[in-house]
Amino acid sequence: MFRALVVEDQTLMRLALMNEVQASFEKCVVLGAETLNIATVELQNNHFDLVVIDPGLPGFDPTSQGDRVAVVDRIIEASPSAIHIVVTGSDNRCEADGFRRIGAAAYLGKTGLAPGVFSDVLDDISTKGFSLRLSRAVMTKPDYRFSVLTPREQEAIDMMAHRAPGVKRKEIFSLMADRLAIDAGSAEKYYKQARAKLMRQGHPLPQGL
Amino acid sequence: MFRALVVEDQTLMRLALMNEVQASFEKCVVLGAETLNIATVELQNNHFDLVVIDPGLPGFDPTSQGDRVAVVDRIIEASPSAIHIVVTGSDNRCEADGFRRIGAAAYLGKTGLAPGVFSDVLDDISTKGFSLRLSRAVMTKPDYRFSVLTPREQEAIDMMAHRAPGVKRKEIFSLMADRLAIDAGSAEKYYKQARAKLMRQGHPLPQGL
DNA sequence: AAAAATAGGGATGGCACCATCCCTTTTTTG
DNA sequence: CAAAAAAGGGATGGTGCCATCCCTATTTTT
Repeated sequence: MFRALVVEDQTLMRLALMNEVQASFEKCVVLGAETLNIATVELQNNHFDLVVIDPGLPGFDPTSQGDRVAVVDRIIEASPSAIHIVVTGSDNRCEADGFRRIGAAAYLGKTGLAPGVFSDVLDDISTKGFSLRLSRAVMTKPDYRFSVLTPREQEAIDMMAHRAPGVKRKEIFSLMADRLAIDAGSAEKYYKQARAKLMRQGHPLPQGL
Repeated sequence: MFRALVVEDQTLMRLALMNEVQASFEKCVVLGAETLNIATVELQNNHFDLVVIDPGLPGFDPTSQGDRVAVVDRIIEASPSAIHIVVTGSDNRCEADGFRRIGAAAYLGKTGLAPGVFSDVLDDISTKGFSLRLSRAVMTKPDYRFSVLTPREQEAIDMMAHRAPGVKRKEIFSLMADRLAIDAGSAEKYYKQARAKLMRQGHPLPQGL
């Protein structure tokens, strides 16, 4: 059974990261720790295959490079056999090198760390040994979220809204089919159903229909 | 139709906040913006009832108090009729006062901002006019997340694991029944089912069974 | 004009989860 | 001891979502 630990003080972020880890492993147990103390206790009593760490924890100075390194170093030494992934909001290449030197397998900026990226990061680690993803804002349009839509329908609208100019809808349906491992016809159906729902309720549709 | 906008650069946090907003309103549309530019465009073209803002956006100095205030101020002026909620990782009472003065209805630290808190914040706003929730680490035990459990079962395990010493399980079942608006017997059933699943797979159970 | 893409539906079975009610045995508590 | 709490399980119907296959107009492209 795959075991992972997420050390992050921001609750919503911690839960989101735990979700990402769960989504990357078929069957697993994921523990979430708000503080280094809680994490330390768990690391002493249990074995972990993966540890995700945000170095900006309560009780430490987030601007002090020494504090940040100390947190990660302490965790790595407490779980030498695990894969260690550092996640931070204030990321830079210099710090990434530092963490890599002390044994981290990945360094991720929180901006741009989207659902699904985690799996790619794990791929990077197993093929190249290290994964670096620095923050950068790339969105040009907002995300839309409609409470009337089912997850599948929402996804269909999302992908269609981000369609590059000139790309045919059919291509999006194929892409969606690939990503969700479903039939392209089904993807088309979800999109049409979603669109119909929004129209029926008089919603202003996102650009690109 | 209730319309909300979440301005936050960290993708997972933005999506989580959008979820929280959705959970607080029966039927709604929630937009997510990664940058102030995207947000500004939307604020110009649409009306919003609620705007959630993280002042630490790309392109601005997160340590500059002036930059942080400028971001929030610009958004408030662009949507004077909306409710404005400021969410930040580096929160302090002083900044909270500052944002309150320029018209924010709530100031929330990311640490301790858990699922469900958002609804309480909205209650605070409508009753007291302002809601202040500063960050503080309160967990003493880690959270457990098992991929084999359904959401309901996971919830049951969660609540039982955080049971205060001396509290009877029956009381937890009642509490769970209240929170999920279900029967106490059903809550008990979920807990037992979850427990059985974990035992069957040989999982080390969290403290408190 | 022919072909492809798009819009707009209807009907289907499967399945996971929700929620409830029922039952027995063992352990703990007053 | 008696009563309550807890452990452990079986059976049930409902519901929403997933996924598929089918159909017909209309529009756009080639």
